Amino acid sequence: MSRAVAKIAVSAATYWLDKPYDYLLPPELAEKAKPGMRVHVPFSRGNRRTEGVILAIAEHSDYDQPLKAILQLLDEEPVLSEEQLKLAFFMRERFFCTVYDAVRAMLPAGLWFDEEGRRRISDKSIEMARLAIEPEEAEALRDAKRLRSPGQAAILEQLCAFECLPSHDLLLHAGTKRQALKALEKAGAVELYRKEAYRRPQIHLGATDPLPVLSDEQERAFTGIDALAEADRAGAALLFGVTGSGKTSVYIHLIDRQLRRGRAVILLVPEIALTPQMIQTFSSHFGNEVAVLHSSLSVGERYDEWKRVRTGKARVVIGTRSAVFAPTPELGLIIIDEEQEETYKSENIPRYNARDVAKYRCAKASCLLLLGSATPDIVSMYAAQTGRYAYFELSTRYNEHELPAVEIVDMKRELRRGNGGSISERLREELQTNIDRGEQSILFINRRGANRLISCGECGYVYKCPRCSVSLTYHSTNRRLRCHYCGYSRRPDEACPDCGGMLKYIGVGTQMVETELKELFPGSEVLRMDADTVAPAGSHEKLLDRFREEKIPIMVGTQMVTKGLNFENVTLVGVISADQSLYAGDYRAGERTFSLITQVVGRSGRGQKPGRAVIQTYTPDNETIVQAASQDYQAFYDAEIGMRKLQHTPPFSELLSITASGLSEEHVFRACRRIRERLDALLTDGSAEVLGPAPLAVVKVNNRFRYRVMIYGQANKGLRGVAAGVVMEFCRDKQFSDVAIYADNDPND
DNA sequence: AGCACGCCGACT
DNA sequence: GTCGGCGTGCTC
Repeated sequence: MSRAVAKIAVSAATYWLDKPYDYLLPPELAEKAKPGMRVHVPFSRGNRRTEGVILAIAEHSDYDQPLKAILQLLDEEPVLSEEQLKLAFFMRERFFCTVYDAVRAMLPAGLWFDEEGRRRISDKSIEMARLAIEPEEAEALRDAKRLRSPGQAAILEQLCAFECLPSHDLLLHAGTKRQALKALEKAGAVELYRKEAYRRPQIHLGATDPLPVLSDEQERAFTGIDALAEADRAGAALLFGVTGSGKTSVYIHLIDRQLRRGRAVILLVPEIALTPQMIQTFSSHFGNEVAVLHSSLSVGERYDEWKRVRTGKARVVIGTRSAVFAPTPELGLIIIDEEQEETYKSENIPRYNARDVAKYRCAKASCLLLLGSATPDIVSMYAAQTGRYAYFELSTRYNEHELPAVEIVDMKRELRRGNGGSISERLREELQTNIDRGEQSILFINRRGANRLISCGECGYVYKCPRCSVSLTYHSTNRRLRCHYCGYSRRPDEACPDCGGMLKYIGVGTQMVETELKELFPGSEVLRMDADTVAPAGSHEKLLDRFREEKIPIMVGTQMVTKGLNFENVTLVGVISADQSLYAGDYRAGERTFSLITQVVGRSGRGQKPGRAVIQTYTPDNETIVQAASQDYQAFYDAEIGMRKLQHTPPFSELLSITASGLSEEHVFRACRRIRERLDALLTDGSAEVLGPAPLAVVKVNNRFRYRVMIYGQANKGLRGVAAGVVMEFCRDKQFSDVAIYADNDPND
């Protein structure tokens, strides 16, 4: 029989048995079934009901066993296009996941099914009303009805003015009841119909703002980038713009151009909660063309935004990592803002990098990928310098303001002078100056390694997580110790459980700095912004609004105070300790530190008044810190690229990792050694270098030990194929059944 | 990864 | 008898 077989990617298949499976298409489904629709199929010996997606429909199967049949179609129409299915295959090859893992990442949560196969989120629709007769007729009818039924007259009045309205709003405006509307419908004067309603997170009302005026420099960047964007050719460009140089204005003009060409634009941002001001700006220019996609939307909201994008109703998509999958009908441009951020790489399955997905999509759609940053990824800058990416620069700060005057404070000397606190004398003076002048200050605390610990003053005992190889951190909000990796929490003892000595608090945390500040500046309010204080929904914005409106003198916070904030009255920024991120061990540590410090310093002096910054460190001579203090990206890049070349790290090689985990450290280590042996045996031409096994920075999480083998080489199809082959071979080997492994492309940790 | 099948020992 | 332990093999 023709067209009787469907090729299906099955969700129950693990990485090593993932391939298209052939299923019979029952005659009653043969007409309806199309690639991109999801199905239920029986899988494996027990025929357990499994979700799958149709990849293709074929005349016959090459499988020589009897085929099973599809049980049910789950979609009325395809939820994935042919291009998206191709993208899923690309992701399997690039990120070592199954096709279905990739599919899962592409679809919004609202499209998923519960166990009974019912859709969780129903398509919400609202009732609309419009005239079923000519407007002149309606006016006549309105005048005729004025006395006998004022309600109906009022409805007609509204409809003559507005053509169509949601019936709810209509009745509200007309000040009448539903029966009046029903009577008009019955009389054939009004038509009631249903229209899909979208649960929008925020709806833009009113007129849109005119486009921002560009400076000469911005204009040059815009013209250059736009020429590439209009060329209908795949390519990438890097926009290097110092903090406050107005990259956003350039984005706005580029987006406007694409909209005029009938194209959609995806703008990726590292963390949406941290960029409310940016979203606001885009909404004010593009109104309801803007769709916002990110994880803190409700399932319904996300689904609705996804649909608005899919139907072409919203053509400006702003969102975090997963927004790179936005189903835009006519893609014209993808912009990745702050492209060096690590959040673009997913740490969960599928372990994809949004930058790679964006590159792929742009290549397929023949459009431009624009990477924007004040501190570009070394790899991107290298691509720009070697001509693979087009390059544009914005070197003038907005309103021609000077960069903040930056001062490095040596905390070792501070300690010698008897100041054991976390605020140096210099920073204290500057804070005092700002308080006196009525200007505001932001203090940044590096969260990495800067947590508050409890330790015994006598024997040095520290609380460790029983399941992970990390110390527990103290949270004063609930007075408990907590593990940041597995969530384990406990109450601290009265005295050291080991020797009975006195327990004391060590380490710098936002809470401790807050306390210290309150002692130093009695009477001045201090606002704290960290994971604890922004936990309730919307509190992030509320805190920022308070900071702005009540002109609270000092704000202390973690990472989240470094990004996107734009406060005119902030003229001082302090980095409590610049050191922690330098010693993280991976090849990106320097880059991370430079980027972080540059971003924090950039928060200062964004208004009329000049800004200052104070950077506290125990290593004041560290090259990276000095370069960041002088905001000298070029110097940093030159030093870093030299080091990368020596160390054969990206961009001079790419890296793949194979990570093993299990309850027995011994087995995990042996498994890794075995993997290393297999790789060594397969990679004999010297094009790649294998290192390890090495434990991860945190070797034990949730009682599972983690070790890793690294492969440095050109991460092309060949090398990835070897890694994939080794993983699959290992999974089939029952000798290591208690060890789980996965491959990863350029892991973050 | 699941899950069924099958072979073996122990128990109301 | 027959319940359930886990080793083995398969997934259109």
